[in-house]
Amino acid sequence: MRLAELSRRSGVSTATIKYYLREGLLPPGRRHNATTAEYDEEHLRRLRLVRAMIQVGQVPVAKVREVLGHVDDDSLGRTIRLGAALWALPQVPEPDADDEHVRAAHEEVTALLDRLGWENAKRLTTISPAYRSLVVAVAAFRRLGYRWGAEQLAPYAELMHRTAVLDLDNMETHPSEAEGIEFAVLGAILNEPALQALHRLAQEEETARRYGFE
Amino acid sequence: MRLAELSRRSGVSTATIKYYLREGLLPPGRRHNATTAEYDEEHLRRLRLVRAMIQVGQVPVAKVREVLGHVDDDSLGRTIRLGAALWALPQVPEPDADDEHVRAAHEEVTALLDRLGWENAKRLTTISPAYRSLVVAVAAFRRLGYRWGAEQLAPYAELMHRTAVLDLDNMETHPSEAEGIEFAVLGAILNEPALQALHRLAQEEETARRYGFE
DNA sequence: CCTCTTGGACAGGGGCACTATCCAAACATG
DNA sequence: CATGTTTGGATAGTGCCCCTGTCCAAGAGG
Repeated sequence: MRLAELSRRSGVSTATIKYYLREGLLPPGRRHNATTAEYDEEHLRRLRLVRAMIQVGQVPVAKVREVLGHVDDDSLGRTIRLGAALWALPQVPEPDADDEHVRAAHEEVTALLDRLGWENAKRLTTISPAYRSLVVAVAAFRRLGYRWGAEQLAPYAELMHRTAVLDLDNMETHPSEAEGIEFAVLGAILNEPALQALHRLAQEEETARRYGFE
Repeated sequence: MRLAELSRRSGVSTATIKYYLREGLLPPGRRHNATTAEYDEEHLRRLRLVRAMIQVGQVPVAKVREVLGHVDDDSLGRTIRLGAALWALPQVPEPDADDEHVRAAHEEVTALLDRLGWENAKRLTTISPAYRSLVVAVAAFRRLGYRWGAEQLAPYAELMHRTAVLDLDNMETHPSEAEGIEFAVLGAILNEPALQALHRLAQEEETARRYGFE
């Protein structure tokens, strides 16, 4: 299949596909000569994955490239590859360590991990982007004068842990390594918006149950 | 307090504060004369809220203005105000109704709502942005060839419903109307990143429990 | 009195995700 | 075989967003 057909079957304009090729999100096609290159089903699949990451997952192009690099890196084991791919993602701006709210948030979050017995996560506090994101969010709450710490977060964390168990159970139903990794990355990137949407829908449902539509 | 002090106490540059004033995210100060305006604690609070929305919540400036407009609209009741504020948020591009995957996703999601007995949410399917987001995410999964529908989503939805119950319980502990609304908006905007971070931390914890760090 | 600060206006910058244009080399078609 | 179309590649430009820098004259402060 040539560029035009790849464009037609994916619904992505040729200009955008060229842009992705340039940016290295898509491997180049098999070149025949100066003006012809051949693409296959794998390109189509990759293109759809890229689109899903960018449009549904709102992942910036540079991050997509990074994540795909890890997904494709055959030299790593499954767990590492997955971790590397996922850690390339979120990137909240580094919190200001001098800020008192940030310090307080650090304490709250480590207290939370202790309380939950998340021993493994505790070992990652210095490097995990997720930990950092959590600290930033808690600090923002505190800055606005709301108490929002271990006590309030613990029940949420409990529910999120069950969600994670579901995630991994689902992942284990995809035996092939490459597909498993891709599915896991998709899980992180597409399932999170889906979860968020479910959360908001549930809020709407519960609000209506409690207060009606008014 | 004048501009410089507002800047110092919030950590936001005067240039940026001027920008927010121009954009209507911050009400103007009480003018004394051509070169002096007075700001108060309410401005500081609002400024911190705006920053939290933009930096932690990644909400675009235009949306912040819209959301704040609803938060400040005294003519609406609490539930409506909250709904209006939250619905101003998400920004998933409208799915292509002609796409077969989108149609299938619609069916899956309504099947899910039936299965869960979310009668109120079902009445909102045509207008709720959350519903739309969910459809888009499910469609993206299907486009990539993964079965991801009512059956897989139901246990997640169950957990998200419990999360929503926590949210509303928390909100009810904030009796004042204005504060309650603000807290709810914050809940949607800051708590979602926090939840997402907890989710990822939980994934890391659970992955390590199952497979170790390797 | 003289310097500094203030609020307001407006231009500019940098990042991002495309998008439009141009080109010469191949196809494709009558 | 002539002629119009399509191809991949390169490059410049667009539109949006979130600021940031500079200038200004009126007023505050010591």
